[in-house]
Amino acid sequence: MTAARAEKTTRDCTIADALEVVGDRWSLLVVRELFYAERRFTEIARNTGAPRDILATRLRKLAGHGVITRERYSERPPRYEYRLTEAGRALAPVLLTLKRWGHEHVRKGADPVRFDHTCGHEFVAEVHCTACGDALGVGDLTPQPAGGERGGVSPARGVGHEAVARPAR
Amino acid sequence: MTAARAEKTTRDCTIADALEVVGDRWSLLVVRELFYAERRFTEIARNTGAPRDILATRLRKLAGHGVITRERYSERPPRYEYRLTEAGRALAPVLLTLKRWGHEHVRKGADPVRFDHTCGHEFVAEVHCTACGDALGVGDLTPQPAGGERGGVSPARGVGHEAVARPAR
DNA sequence: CTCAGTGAGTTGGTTTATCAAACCAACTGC
DNA sequence: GCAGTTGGTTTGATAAACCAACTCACTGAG
Repeated sequence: MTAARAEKTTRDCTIADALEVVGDRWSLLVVRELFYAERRFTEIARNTGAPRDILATRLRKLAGHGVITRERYSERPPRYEYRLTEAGRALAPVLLTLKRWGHEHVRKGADPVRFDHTCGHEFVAEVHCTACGDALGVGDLTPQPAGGERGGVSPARGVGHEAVARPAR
Repeated sequence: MTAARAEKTTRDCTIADALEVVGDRWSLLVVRELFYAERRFTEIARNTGAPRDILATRLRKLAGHGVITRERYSERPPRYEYRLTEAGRALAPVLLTLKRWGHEHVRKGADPVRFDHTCGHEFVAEVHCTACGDALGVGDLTPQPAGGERGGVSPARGVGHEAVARPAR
């Protein structure tokens, strides 16, 4: 069950690592509920729509990966409540980015849930470069082989047309 | 198959909408490959590790949702190549945010794939507020009921402890 | 021309996961 | 002391994932 991914030549990639943990149908919805400060099993089950047995499995998996904690608040009918860890809270940018994409490209109508930023306006997520602070634009990135080992993007081919990077224009 | 989600009282949410499209084990990896300008079935299968039949299914599903296009480049052995649409390209921020999380909270070692930004530094994704341009901090958000309809976060309880929002400190 | 090889899937059969509904065990209110 | 709630686990049925083998057309070597 430990999901031994890289068998032969799959791309070695931290996106795949992340998806190993939260890349199923329910996990990110569970994290969303914990963001809304829901802590109880039944509430999470209702709000996500996840079947109860699967939810139990996912909660244990997420706890195992350090995304949430299972704190026992009752002995001997062993009962737990769930909270985000630091790692779980760090998923906020992922959820907010996904929320924006879902709003703009899946649902076309009004977004039923909105957040207000401390600046007073509605919060809409935008990805910036940590180094220079600029917003990410189309073709602003060029992949680096990075290690010299395999796993990177082959520099000869690939990347350059409508991919992430746009070398010249 | 059309996944009639909201049966009773699940939270109405564009995150769930997004996950309906890309919330399975392989779809985001497929999109990642298309970002790397891979267009061929066999390459995508190899680099993601997805079984070929499932990959065929996913490619059709993603095309159906307008995330990718299937362009026929050969008649009569009908063969297609795949490209991202505008909506698919808009997933770049999601992938980059997920990549950062995977790097920082799942894998602890060096990231095998890196991107350089036009500013000259390695690109690390950071989520900002579109309105004011500031980077998102802990407790910067407060949920709004937004419609007046159901689906929002109940304002009385929830949200306020270690959730997204932090009303006071 | 034949024949091995490749690319892009499809098909068949098996394992695994998902799901809904029922069940359970302890507590809670009355 | 009994109906109701909470937080699950168990039970089968159904659907999906998975793997291996196969097809179909083409490509290049000999």
